[in-house]
Amino acid sequence: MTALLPDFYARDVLDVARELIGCCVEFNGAAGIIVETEAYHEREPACHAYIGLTPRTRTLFGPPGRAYVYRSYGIHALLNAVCEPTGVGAAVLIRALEPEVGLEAMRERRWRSRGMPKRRPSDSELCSGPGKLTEALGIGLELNGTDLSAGAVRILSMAERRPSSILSGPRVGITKAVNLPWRFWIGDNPYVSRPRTATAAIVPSSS
DNA sequence: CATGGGATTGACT
DNA sequence: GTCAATCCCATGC
Repeated sequence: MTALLPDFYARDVLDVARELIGCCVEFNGAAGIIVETEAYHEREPACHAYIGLTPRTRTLFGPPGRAYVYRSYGIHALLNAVCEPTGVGAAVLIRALEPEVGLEAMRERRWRSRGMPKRRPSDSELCSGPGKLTEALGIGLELNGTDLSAGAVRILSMAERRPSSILSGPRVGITKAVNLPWRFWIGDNPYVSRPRTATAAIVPSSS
Protein backbone atom coordinates (compact mmCIF):
# COMPACT_ATOMS: atom_id res chain seq x y z
CA MET A 1 0.00 0.00 0.00
CA THR A 2 2.07 2.89 -1.32
CA ALA A 3 1.17 6.30 -2.67
CA LEU A 4 0.78 6.57 -6.44
CA LEU A 5 3.51 8.74 -7.93
CA PRO A 6 3.16 11.54 -10.51
CA ASP A 7 4.21 9.23 -13.36
CA PHE A 8 1.08 7.16 -12.74
CA TYR A 9 -1.05 10.22 -13.47
CA ALA A 10 1.03 11.53 -16.37
CA ARG A 11 -0.70 9.16 -18.81
CA ASP A 12 -3.90 8.88 -20.85
CA VAL A 13 -6.66 10.05 -18.52
CA LEU A 14 -8.87 7.09 -19.50
CA ASP A 15 -6.24 4.60 -18.41
CA VAL A 16 -5.80 6.44 -15.12
CA ALA A 17 -9.57 6.57 -14.55
CA ARG A 18 -9.82 2.79 -14.99
CA GLU A 19 -6.77 2.03 -12.88
CA LEU A 20 -7.79 4.28 -10.00
CA ILE A 21 -10.70 1.91 -9.35
CA GLY A 22 -9.63 -0.16 -6.34
CA CYS A 23 -7.13 2.40 -5.08
CA CYS A 24 -7.49 4.10 -1.71
CA VAL A 25 -8.14 7.77 -0.93
CA GLU A 26 -6.90 8.82 2.50
CA PHE A 27 -7.23 12.10 4.36
CA ASN A 28 -7.09 13.13 7.97
CA GLY A 29 -7.39 9.63 9.41
CA ALA A 30 -10.24 8.52 7.17
CA ALA A 31 -9.98 6.40 4.04
CA GLY A 32 -12.01 4.60 1.40
CA ILE A 33 -11.58 2.47 -1.72
CA ILE A 34 -12.39 4.12 -5.05
CA VAL A 35 -15.33 2.33 -6.69
CA GLU A 36 -16.37 4.92 -9.29
CA THR A 37 -14.52 7.47 -11.45
CA GLU A 38 -15.02 9.70 -14.46
CA ALA A 39 -12.46 11.01 -16.97
CA TYR A 40 -12.36 14.58 -18.30
CA HIS A 41 -10.07 15.92 -21.02
CA GLU A 42 -9.51 19.37 -22.50
CA ARG A 43 -10.49 18.21 -25.99
CA GLU A 44 -14.15 17.59 -24.98
CA PRO A 45 -16.56 20.31 -23.82
CA ALA A 46 -17.68 18.74 -20.54
CA CYS A 47 -14.19 19.33 -19.15
CA HIS A 48 -13.53 22.58 -17.34
CA ALA A 49 -10.22 22.80 -19.22
CA TYR A 50 -12.08 22.94 -22.56
CA ILE A 51 -12.20 26.74 -22.37
CA GLY A 52 -8.45 26.99 -21.89
CA LEU A 53 -6.23 28.33 -19.13
CA THR A 54 -8.08 30.58 -16.67
CA PRO A 55 -7.72 31.14 -12.91
CA ARG A 56 -10.18 28.34 -12.35
CA THR A 57 -8.46 25.81 -14.60
CA ARG A 58 -4.91 26.60 -13.54
CA THR A 59 -4.60 23.42 -11.50
CA LEU A 60 -5.95 21.28 -14.36
CA PHE A 61 -3.16 22.43 -16.67
CA GLY A 62 -0.51 22.03 -13.97
CA PRO A 63 1.56 19.01 -13.01
CA PRO A 64 -0.05 15.54 -12.88
CA GLY A 65 -0.79 13.96 -9.53
CA ARG A 66 -2.21 17.08 -7.91
CA ALA A 67 -5.70 17.46 -6.47
CA TYR A 68 -8.13 19.60 -8.46
CA VAL A 69 -10.87 20.57 -6.00
CA TYR A 70 -13.62 22.91 -7.13
CA ARG A 71 -17.04 24.00 -5.89
CA SER A 72 -20.03 22.48 -7.63
CA TYR A 73 -23.49 24.01 -7.61
CA GLY A 74 -22.28 26.51 -5.05
CA ILE A 75 -22.36 23.86 -2.38
CA HIS A 76 -20.18 20.82 -2.86
CA ALA A 77 -16.43 20.34 -3.19
CA LEU A 78 -15.55 17.78 -5.86
CA LEU A 79 -12.22 15.94 -5.84
CA ASN A 80 -10.28 15.21 -9.02
CA ALA A 81 -6.82 13.86 -9.76
CA VAL A 82 -4.97 15.91 -12.39
CA CYS A 83 -3.68 13.70 -15.22
CA GLU A 84 -1.58 13.73 -18.41
CA PRO A 85 1.62 15.76 -18.77
CA THR A 86 1.91 19.34 -17.53
CA GLY A 87 0.24 21.65 -20.01
CA VAL A 88 -2.57 19.20 -20.88
CA GLY A 89 -5.85 19.88 -19.04
CA ALA A 90 -7.25 16.54 -17.88
CA ALA A 91 -8.43 14.96 -14.64
CA VAL A 92 -10.23 12.02 -13.10
CA LEU A 93 -13.25 12.84 -10.93
CA ILE A 94 -13.49 10.59 -7.87
CA ARG A 95 -17.22 9.85 -7.70
CA ALA A 96 -17.60 7.26 -4.94
CA LEU A 97 -15.69 5.40 -2.24
CA GLU A 98 -16.28 2.26 -0.25
CA PRO A 99 -15.60 3.49 3.29
CA GLU A 100 -12.76 1.66 5.00
CA VAL A 101 -11.35 3.71 7.87
CA GLY A 102 -12.92 6.33 10.12
CA LEU A 103 -16.57 5.48 9.46
CA GLU A 104 -17.81 7.16 12.60
CA ALA A 105 -15.96 10.38 11.82
CA MET A 106 -17.41 10.25 8.30
CA ARG A 107 -20.88 9.74 9.71
CA GLU A 108 -20.42 12.66 12.05
CA ARG A 109 -19.30 15.00 9.27
CA ARG A 110 -22.14 13.88 7.00
CA TRP A 111 -24.64 14.03 9.85
CA ARG A 112 -24.02 17.66 10.67
CA SER A 113 -23.63 18.73 7.08
CA ARG A 114 -25.48 21.41 5.26
CA GLY A 115 -28.74 19.83 4.15
CA MET A 116 -28.66 17.80 7.37
CA PRO A 117 -30.04 14.33 6.60
CA LYS A 118 -33.00 13.54 8.79
CA ARG A 119 -31.59 10.19 9.82
CA ARG A 120 -28.05 9.00 10.43
CA PRO A 121 -26.47 8.06 7.11
CA SER A 122 -25.94 4.34 6.60
CA ASP A 123 -22.53 3.06 5.49
CA SER A 124 -23.60 3.07 1.85
CA GLU A 125 -24.70 6.72 2.10
CA LEU A 126 -21.41 8.04 3.44
CA CYS A 127 -19.33 8.29 0.26
CA SER A 128 -21.68 7.25 -2.57
CA GLY A 129 -21.34 10.45 -4.58
CA PRO A 130 -18.67 13.03 -5.42
CA GLY A 131 -20.06 15.64 -3.03
CA LYS A 132 -20.71 13.10 -0.32
CA LEU A 133 -17.21 11.68 -0.20
CA THR A 134 -15.48 15.05 0.14
CA GLU A 135 -17.85 15.93 2.94
CA ALA A 136 -17.32 12.55 4.64
CA LEU A 137 -13.53 12.93 4.49
CA GLY A 138 -13.56 16.65 5.27
CA ILE A 139 -11.92 17.64 1.96
CA GLY A 140 -12.40 21.30 1.05
CA LEU A 141 -11.36 23.80 -1.61
CA GLU A 142 -8.22 24.70 0.33
CA LEU A 143 -6.74 21.39 -0.85
CA ASN A 144 -6.91 22.42 -4.50
CA GLY A 145 -3.47 22.06 -6.05
CA THR A 146 -2.00 19.86 -3.33
CA ASP A 147 0.15 16.83 -4.09
CA LEU A 148 -1.72 13.51 -4.08
CA SER A 149 1.52 11.57 -3.68
CA ALA A 150 2.87 13.27 -0.58
CA GLY A 151 0.29 15.85 0.51
CA ALA A 152 -2.59 15.88 2.95
CA VAL A 153 -4.89 13.95 0.61
CA ARG A 154 -3.16 10.84 -0.70
CA ILE A 155 -4.15 8.13 -3.15
CA LEU A 156 -2.62 4.74 -2.48
CA SER A 157 -2.33 1.72 -4.73
CA MET A 158 -3.92 -1.41 -3.30
CA ALA A 159 -2.16 -4.22 -5.15
CA GLU A 160 -3.85 -6.96 -3.13
CA ARG A 161 -7.32 -5.73 -3.97
CA ARG A 162 -7.76 -5.28 -7.72
CA PRO A 163 -11.41 -5.45 -8.79
CA SER A 164 -12.33 -8.40 -10.99
CA SER A 165 -14.38 -6.46 -13.49
CA ILE A 166 -15.14 -2.83 -14.24
CA LEU A 167 -18.14 -1.45 -16.13
CA SER A 168 -18.21 1.74 -18.16
CA GLY A 169 -20.90 4.05 -19.45
CA PRO A 170 -21.85 7.72 -19.93
CA ARG A 171 -20.83 10.30 -17.34
CA VAL A 172 -23.36 11.63 -14.85
CA GLY A 173 -24.76 15.13 -14.52
CA ILE A 174 -23.27 16.75 -17.61
CA THR A 175 -24.98 18.41 -20.58
CA LYS A 176 -22.13 18.32 -23.10
CA ALA A 177 -20.39 15.31 -24.64
CA VAL A 178 -23.02 13.17 -22.94
CA ASN A 179 -22.34 10.09 -25.04
CA LEU A 180 -18.70 9.49 -24.19
CA PRO A 181 -18.54 6.32 -22.03
CA TRP A 182 -15.98 7.83 -19.69
CA ARG A 183 -17.51 6.75 -16.39
CA PHE A 184 -16.06 3.65 -14.74
CA TRP A 185 -17.35 1.69 -11.78
CA ILE A 186 -17.35 -1.69 -10.09
CA GLY A 187 -20.52 -3.53 -11.08
CA ASP A 188 -22.77 -4.58 -8.20
CA ASN A 189 -20.82 -2.52 -5.69
CA PRO A 190 -23.32 -1.01 -3.22
CA TYR A 191 -21.17 2.08 -2.66
CA VAL A 192 -21.43 3.36 -6.25
CA SER A 193 -23.30 6.66 -6.55
CA ARG A 194 -26.10 5.53 -8.80
CA PRO A 195 -27.00 2.33 -10.57
CA ARG A 196 -26.92 2.82 -14.31
CA THR A 197 -26.78 0.80 -17.44
CA ALA A 198 -23.29 -0.02 -18.57
CA THR A 199 -22.42 0.24 -22.25
CA ALA A 200 -19.30 -1.88 -21.91
CA ALA A 201 -17.53 -4.20 -19.50
CA ILE A 202 -13.79 -4.13 -19.02
CA VAL A 203 -12.04 -7.29 -17.95
CA PRO A 204 -8.61 -6.27 -16.77
CA SER A 205 -5.71 -8.29 -18.10
CA SER A 206 -3.85 -10.39 -15.57
CA SER A 207 -0.70 -8.28 -15.86
C1' DC B 1 -19.98 45.64 -12.62
C1' DA B 2 -24.28 42.25 -13.39
C1' DT B 3 -25.65 38.10 -14.80
C1' DG B 4 -25.99 33.13 -15.31
C1' DG B 5 -24.67 28.41 -15.22
C1' DG B 6 -23.24 24.36 -13.17
C1' DA B 7 -18.94 17.24 -12.98
C1' DT B 8 -24.89 17.73 -6.57
C1' DT B 9 -27.69 16.61 -2.85
C1' DG B 10 -31.62 16.17 0.24
C1' DA B 11 -36.38 17.24 0.97
C1' DC B 12 -40.67 17.16 -0.68
C1' DT B 13 -45.05 16.24 -4.08
C1' DG C 1 -40.70 13.14 -10.40
C1' DT C 2 -39.56 18.44 -8.91
C1' DC C 3 -37.01 22.00 -6.58
C1' DA C 4 -34.04 25.06 -3.85
C1' DA C 5 -29.66 25.88 -1.63
C1' DT C 6 -25.44 28.64 -2.67
C1' DC C 7 -20.71 30.29 -4.64
C1' DC C 8 -17.01 30.46 -7.91
C1' DC C 9 -15.90 32.35 -11.98
C1' DA C 10 -16.64 33.04 -17.13
C1' DT C 11 -18.84 36.09 -19.97
C1' DG C 12 -20.71 40.35 -21.67
C1' DC C 13 -21.95 45.16 -21.37
